[in-house]
Amino acid sequence: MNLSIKQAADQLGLTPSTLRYYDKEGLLPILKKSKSGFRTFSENDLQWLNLICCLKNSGMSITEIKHFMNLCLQGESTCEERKEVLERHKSNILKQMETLQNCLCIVNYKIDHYKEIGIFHIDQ
Amino acid sequence: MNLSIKQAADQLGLTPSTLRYYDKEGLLPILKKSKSGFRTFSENDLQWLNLICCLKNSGMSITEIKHFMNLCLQGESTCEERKEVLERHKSNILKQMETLQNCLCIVNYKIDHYKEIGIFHIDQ
DNA sequence: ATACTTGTTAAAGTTAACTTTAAGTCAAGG
DNA sequence: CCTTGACTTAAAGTTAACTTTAACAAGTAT
Repeated sequence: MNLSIKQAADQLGLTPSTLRYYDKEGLLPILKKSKSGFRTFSENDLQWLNLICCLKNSGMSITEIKHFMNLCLQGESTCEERKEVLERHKSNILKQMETLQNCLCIVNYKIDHYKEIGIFHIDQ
Repeated sequence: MNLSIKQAADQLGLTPSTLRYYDKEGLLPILKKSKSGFRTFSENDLQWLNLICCLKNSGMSITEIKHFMNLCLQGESTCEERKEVLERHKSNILKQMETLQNCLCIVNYKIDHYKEIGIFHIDQ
C-alpha cells in the first residue's frame, strides 16, 4: 500500500521535487526508504503531508511547520504548546479572511462602479 | 495638502522604500515631484495606492497591478478589459477564501481533537 | 541485454517583493 | 556657516519556497 514519490506527489497536488525539498528541510522525519534508497509514502505519511499542505496553504511557513512537527515528535508533554500554536494560526487565518473580505468588497464596488470612481482623472 | 514619502508611507502602513520600489516599477505614473526632486503624494495618489494595497493584499502581483494600471491610463476604451481583470481577481479572492475556510475547519478540528487523531504514532 | 522510466543526491539557479547600502542633495535650526 | 535629518538614485543584498541541473543507480518492458 506504500506509494512512490511520484504517486504521493500526484495525490497531494505537489511535485516530487517539492516532496524531496520538504524531506530535506526535515518536515518528514517519519518517512521510510526502500532498501534501494527510494522514498516510500505510507497512509500515515500522506495524512501528515495533508496537514502540512493545510498549514502551508493557510500561510504557515516551512520553519513554523517544522517547529510544530518537532513538538508532535516530543509527545504528550507538548500538547498545550501545540494547541497554542494552532490557536495562533487560527487567529492568523481569521485575520487573512477578514483582509480578503475587505478587498472583496472594494473589488466588488469597483466592478459595479469603476466608471464613476476612476483613480486617474483620465479615468473619470 | 501634499504628503512627503514618509507621511504617505505611514498613512498606508508601508515603508518609504516600498513606495520608491513601487514608483520604480512604474506603479505610480501620476506621481509628481517637487522642484527639488522630492516625491509629493496627493489625495489622488493615496487613493490609487490604497487600491494597489487592496489588490496586493488579496494576492495580485506587482506585474498584474501594473497591467491593470496601464489599462486605466488608456482611458475609456479599456473599460471592458478592466472589468474582466477585476472579475478574474474576484474569482481568485473567492477561491482563496474557500481554501482558508477549508484550512480553518481542519485546524479547528485539530484544536478540538488532536489528542485523538495525532499524526505520529507517538502522538496517538 | 538493452532501452526507458523513475528514482537518488548535492548544489546551483530562480522569482517576487522587498530592503539595505553608498554616495550624494536639500531644507531648517542654532 | 554648519550640522542634522529627510530626501534622492543606482545597485547590490535578502528571504522563502521552490526548481533545475548533473551525474548516477535501480526497476521495467521487450
